Amino acid sequence: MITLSEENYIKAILTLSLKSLEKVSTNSIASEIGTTAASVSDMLKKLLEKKLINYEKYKGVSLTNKGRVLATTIIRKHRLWETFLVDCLNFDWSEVHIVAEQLEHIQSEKLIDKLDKFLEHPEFDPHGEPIPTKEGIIPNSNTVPLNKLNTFTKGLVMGVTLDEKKFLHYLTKLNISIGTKITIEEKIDFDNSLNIKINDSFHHVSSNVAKHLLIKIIK
Amino acid sequence: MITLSEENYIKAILTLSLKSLEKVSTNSIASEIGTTAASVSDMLKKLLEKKLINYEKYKGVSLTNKGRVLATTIIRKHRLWETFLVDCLNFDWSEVHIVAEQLEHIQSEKLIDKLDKFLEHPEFDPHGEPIPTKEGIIPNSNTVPLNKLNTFTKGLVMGVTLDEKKFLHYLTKLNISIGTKITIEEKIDFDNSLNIKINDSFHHVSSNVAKHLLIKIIK
DNA sequence: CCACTTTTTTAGACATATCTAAATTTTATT
DNA sequence: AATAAAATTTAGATATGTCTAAAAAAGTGG
Repeated sequence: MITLSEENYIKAILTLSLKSLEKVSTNSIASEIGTTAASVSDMLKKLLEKKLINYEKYKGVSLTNKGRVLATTIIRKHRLWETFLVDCLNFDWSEVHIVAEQLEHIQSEKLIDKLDKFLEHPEFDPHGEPIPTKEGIIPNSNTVPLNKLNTFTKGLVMGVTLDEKKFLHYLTKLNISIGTKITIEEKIDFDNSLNIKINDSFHHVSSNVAKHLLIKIIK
Repeated sequence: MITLSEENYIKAILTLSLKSLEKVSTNSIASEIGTTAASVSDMLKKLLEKKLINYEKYKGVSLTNKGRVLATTIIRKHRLWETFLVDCLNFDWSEVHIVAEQLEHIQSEKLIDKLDKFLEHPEFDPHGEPIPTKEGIIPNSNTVPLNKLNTFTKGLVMGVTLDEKKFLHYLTKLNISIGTKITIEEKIDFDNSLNIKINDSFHHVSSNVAKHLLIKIIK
């Protein structure tokens, strides 16, 4: 049996693994989960025991295939539930995260298969993130973070990589949602902030906002 | 904060309270939940602390108003989720219980309000049981268990009071579902079993089956 | 009303998951 | 290479929820 807590750790390790090619550190897991390094160390032993991770003391962590499949399944569940909450129950995209964090732990393969079918096999969740397949593959969405774009490049917002209420509210205020057209007008070297055009009106955004917006370049 | 375990105890206490007017005993809770009397004793102290129950050592348990509202909320959630699983996801009524037992613990009032609306405010769950209101009232379904009916009385199956896979499968085999018409043909004194007519075909059922079928009498 | 049975509670353990503080290992710096 | 700094692990505590076995209270029948 895999506990709720173990699932959260495995999910965090996958999230961190996708951000870089290096092994995941104890501290990074602690800050991702919001706990202490000591607790992480304890848990890593259990996850090793269950063959969900590769782990050597002081040497960092990676997921085994078993762990990777489990983690993508949890992300699949999370994103399918978010889709259900927004598309069927008319939740706002900024409020679904906390509820989906609970729903992603419901244990029933049949439930997820049937939910997927009910939603007509969606490819992307309400934040534009791809929904992993039943087989554990995370489709590549072929996008670039806004802060990596060159001046005068145009693109469409395809997704966000931060699922936080304040952030999503701010985007709504800026009139940014999935599909919004954005042009880079100016890059400010000093703090890496950007002047951008959103649907013909001009705005200034920080680099911290830009790096969490996934853009598909258009000509 | 109320834990998952506490919710299960509170729910069990309501279920038992509805079966008789007496205070609920430690042993009955233990057998309802599938644990030991010792564990129940431990938990009762915590529930008392949280003012969810009235409890005096060796004297049995009843719910406070706070506890009763919590318990009916959980049952409301359970029955709404069962309705969703059967009506939207095409689950069989015999398999929804285990999944709903998990879903009933999801914490979000908004979620339940929206689910209720999405399902168009259903009054009964797939087993024919009434869905408690948001205010914590369990509507009376105005039915009688089959074993209390007199010979030659006719009625419609309005619900079942046992949510167990084997039982529900047996009912399906007998062609009994919500709305099925049943006539009492003969009551056998020896073991309180019954000969009944189900949609024009004759069957024999034990008293144990009969007592879990809720019937609305028709002329 | 007294012994016997049943029910309930307490005592003492154990497993999970967390924490702080201390110890250890790795890494970076001079 | 030695030492300082940072990262990681271990040790020891705490809280929850469970268990078995033993003690205590309540109920029951002669």
